[in-house]
Amino acid sequence: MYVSYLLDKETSMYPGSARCSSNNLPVQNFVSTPPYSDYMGYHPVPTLDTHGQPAGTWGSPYGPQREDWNAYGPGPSSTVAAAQINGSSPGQVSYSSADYSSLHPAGSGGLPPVDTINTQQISPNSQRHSSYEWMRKTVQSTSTGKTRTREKYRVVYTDHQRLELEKEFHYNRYITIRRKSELAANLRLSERQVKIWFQNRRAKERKLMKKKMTHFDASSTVNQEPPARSAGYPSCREPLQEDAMLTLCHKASIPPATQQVGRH
DNA sequence: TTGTGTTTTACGACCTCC
DNA sequence: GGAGGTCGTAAAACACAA
Repeated sequence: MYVSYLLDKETSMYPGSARCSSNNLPVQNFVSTPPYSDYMGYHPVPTLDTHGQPAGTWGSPYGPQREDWNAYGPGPSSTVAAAQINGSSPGQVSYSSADYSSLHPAGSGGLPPVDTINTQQISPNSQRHSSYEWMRKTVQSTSTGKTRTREKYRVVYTDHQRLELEKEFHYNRYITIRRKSELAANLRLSERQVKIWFQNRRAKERKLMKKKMTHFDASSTVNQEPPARSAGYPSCREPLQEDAMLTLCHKASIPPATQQVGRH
């Protein structure tokens, strides 16, 4: 039910654009599409469901992941500038963010240059906008004087990233440190991004539940019981319903063999 | 096309726990 | 003190009606 939330939305959420193309492709195709296949052996699907296993990605070639956003510093970063020079889209910039480069320090791991990555990176927005003024200026917060640089504001996660995050969320609403690290590595996100995504996702869930309860209160009758928690969303540690996961994987064209076995 | 409402990332403030 | 939680919010991205 709720498990298929994202997927239910997807057809309406991503009409046209680059997003749909990935939806129609087997995940393997998606992930093996360059540059992913060249990214230090990044194979999201096979490695994503490593729950309950020793963390295969521990000590991975990703190296220590920087949790801060050091490259937020004022002024355009070299990656953004390169993206602009190369004419790549803002969505592509999302993967050349400070965070991405933090995972892949220049010259390490034999990675291709970021700017070449950008030109091929699958991105939700890769075909949408021709100019981004916000990329050219640092966003100034009016009241505090704090700044938000163009790199921080804001990437749009790909369908695949969101799907995998949703899958994890629907299994566990609170991610473990290990899983966070694995997901971050597999999805090319920072652990901070994964953490914040989960925070936002829980907030969203609470918001929806509140809305649901409000609606229930408005329409409640004498004999009606409030919607059971299980009727809405899985509890914090409640495993994802198997059929729901099957639906999710089916829609994402993930082979059953890669589906959930157990975790944590 | 444009105006508007909603959703999605990302942050800061503050709190709790270890 | 640091990590991670909620809460509130900013602003980009997006959907959609007019």
